[in-house]
This record gives sequence, C-alpha cells and structure tokens, in this order.
Amino acid sequence: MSAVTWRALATDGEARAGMLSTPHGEVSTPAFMPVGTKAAVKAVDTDDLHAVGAEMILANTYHLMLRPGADLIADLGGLHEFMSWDRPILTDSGGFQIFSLEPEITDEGAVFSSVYDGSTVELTPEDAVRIQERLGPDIAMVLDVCVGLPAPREEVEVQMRRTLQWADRSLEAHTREDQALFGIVQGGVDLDLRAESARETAALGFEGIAIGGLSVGESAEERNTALTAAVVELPPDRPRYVMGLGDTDGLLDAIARGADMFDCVIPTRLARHGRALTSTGDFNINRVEFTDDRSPLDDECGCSTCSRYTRAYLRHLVRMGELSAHRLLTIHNLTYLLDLVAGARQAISAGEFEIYVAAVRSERDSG
RNA sequence: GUGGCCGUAGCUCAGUCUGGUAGAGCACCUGGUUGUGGUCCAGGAUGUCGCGGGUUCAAGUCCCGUCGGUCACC
Repeated sequence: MSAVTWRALATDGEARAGMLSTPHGEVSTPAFMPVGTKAAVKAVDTDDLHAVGAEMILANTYHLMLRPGADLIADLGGLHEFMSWDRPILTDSGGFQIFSLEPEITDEGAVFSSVYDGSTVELTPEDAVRIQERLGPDIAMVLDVCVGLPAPREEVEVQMRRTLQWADRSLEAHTREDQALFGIVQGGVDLDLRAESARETAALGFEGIAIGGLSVGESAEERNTALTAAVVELPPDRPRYVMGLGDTDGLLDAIARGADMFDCVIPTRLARHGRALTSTGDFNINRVEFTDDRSPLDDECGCSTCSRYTRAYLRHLVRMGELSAHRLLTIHNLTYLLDLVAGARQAISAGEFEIYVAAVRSERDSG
C-alpha cells in the first residue's frame, strides 16, 4: 500500500488535473507548495496558509537537521504537530543545498560546513532518508545532486548518475510505510541525459517523481525541452513534481507539459523585498508612482490584503520596514500563485487550458 | 565686543596644509532574485562648494571683505 497516490480527474492535451492523496489529506493538482524551509513559511502562520488556499507546504531536511534537530522534532510529535500544520508536508532532502552551499561531494555523500556555526556536517542519502523519517513529512525526497547551469555535459552526466545511485540507496534505506519517497530526475538541459535519468528513476518504482535541476540558470526554452524529454519517460499514474519552479510563465509551461506539483520561494521572497505579483504583471511597491495610489495591489485579487489595503499604505509599510509589510505582501503573492494554479485546474477540467494560458499572458502583457 | 571653529549632494561629512576633471556613506530612483540566511547584487540621478571681490593659465583649496551658525572669554 502506497502512502501517497495520485489519480487523474481530467486531462487537456498533456496537461492534467488530479488528486493527490496523502496521510494528511488530499491535494488538488496542479498544486503549488509554499516553501517553509525551517518549518515556517516566512512571515505568515498556518492560519494565513489555510486562508490563502495552500493545501501542502514544503520544509527542508538540511536546515531542520541542524536547527532544531530531527530528534527534537520527532520527540515533539513530528513536523505537523511541531508547526501546527495538519495538512500534507513535503521535505526537500538537502539536495538543493548541494547546489547552493557547494559542499564537498563524494560517492558516499556530501560534507557541509554548517551555515549556523561552521561545524562539519555529513549528509549521505541514507542520512537524508533517516532524518526525513524522523521529521515525518508525507513525502520525503531522495538526496540528489543539483548542478548549476551552464555546466559541462560530463559534469551533468556524472552528477545525474550519482543521483541515480543515491536514489537506489535511498529506497533501500526507506522504511516508513506511511511516508512516500520521491525520486529526482537530473540531467541538466541535455535531452538524452534527461530521458535516461527519467527512465532509470521511474524504473526504481518511486511513488512519485520530481524533476530537479531546473531554474538554475538555463533559458525558458531549454527548461521546457528538458522538461518534455523527462516527462514522456515517466509513468502516467504517478505525480510529477517540478522542483523550484514558480514564475507564472514557468508554471504554465510546465503544467502544459504534464507536471503536477511545484514549489518556489519566489512569492514569499519577493514579498519580503517589496515586489508584488499580479494578474497584470509584477512590480515593486516601493516605486514612487504608488505614493498616493488608492487601488489594491491587484484589482482582481480577493485576498485579505487586497480587500483591505491600498498600494499607498503597503508602500509606506515597506519603506518603513514595518514587519506587517512582509506578511501582507506574502499573503497576496501566495494568493496570486495559488489562484493561478487553481485557475489552471479549472481550465484543464473544462478542456480550456490553452485558452486560459493565453488569457493569463494577454492580461499580464497588457498591464 | 574680542578670539577660535564651522558653512561642499536631501542628511552626515571627506577633500583646503601642498591650487589641476567635485567625492564617500546613508537616503533617493530603476532593475535583478526560482527545491530561501528578511539578504545581497547591478545600474542611475543629485551640487550657484554660504555670498562678493582679488591673485593665478587654473580657486572648494591661497588672499581680502561679508553673511550665517557655534563655542570660549569679556
């Protein structure tokens, strides 16, 4: 019996709408997962997350193993109880930190210098699985090696094969039956490597498969062709998760190619930097033209920020460094992206996904 | 009243001794940020150098005067 299953509800071309079932409930797909690296989506709380329509969130193995530690979280009842979030959680394995923190990598694993105190931290694929079993998310990810692009083909190939080896070891180490383990496809923007990685990863029998190593420096076109090359090799009855992707065009492109799940720091990070995502394009609320603007961030948005506050007020909060600015903009940006994928789900079910994409882009480009 | 110090970008100031394309930090204006260190990065705009006169090829800088601020003393 699988911890996590996915079933299709509708398809439109390659795009698919479906339902992901997890130990902590169901998630409609395509789904966008806000990022809560340290067991917190920055600036908001779980009430806010429910209010903006988030059904599943993401946390991070590397950060949580260091602070406060996986054993402590396990003692306190696991991630869900620890952070008071009773819906599905997915944890990233620390693979992205292999990209962003540049640890020493061997066949055995990765050796980090802790970002908190500089101490040496080793993380093997087995460690990542064991730690995630302690943390207790609904979905755990295998430790992978995410390569920044552009990179030499040899480097991409070496790390893709290493990721496959690690995937195999991860499955071997995985014991919790109430937790799913997802494999991760690598291969950069090389179509043959992508296809091979996808085939081999799929053959290992994961309950779901992620496509990683994208949005790390390649062009949108390269990303899309790499995505297609991978997706066609994946089993149609398993969820497909594109890691780290979260700009409007990227999401629509990936959904059109059959992707089901996404996460990205864009909405939350940009919010803390004063940038608002809207149906007519994104902008920095700091701009002087908004000084006396009485309109909401987005006329079409129904979030609690847009229903109550003007651009002029939000600009003031951002400029003064008021903490509420982070929360209010984060609520709005998450609402925008979650509404975007909700619209995609609806359009797929109605057989109108292409029309939806055209409408979203047309409105954005007119604004 | 006498003496000292100060007056340069929106703000705080460097540059004056030893004349040679007017600067920095902050603030301001744009843009960037993709499996997160609330950062950071990259560009940009900004000046009657208090005012007047003099010396000089050339004055923010040297000289004279003057205005304003400030401190000390009487």
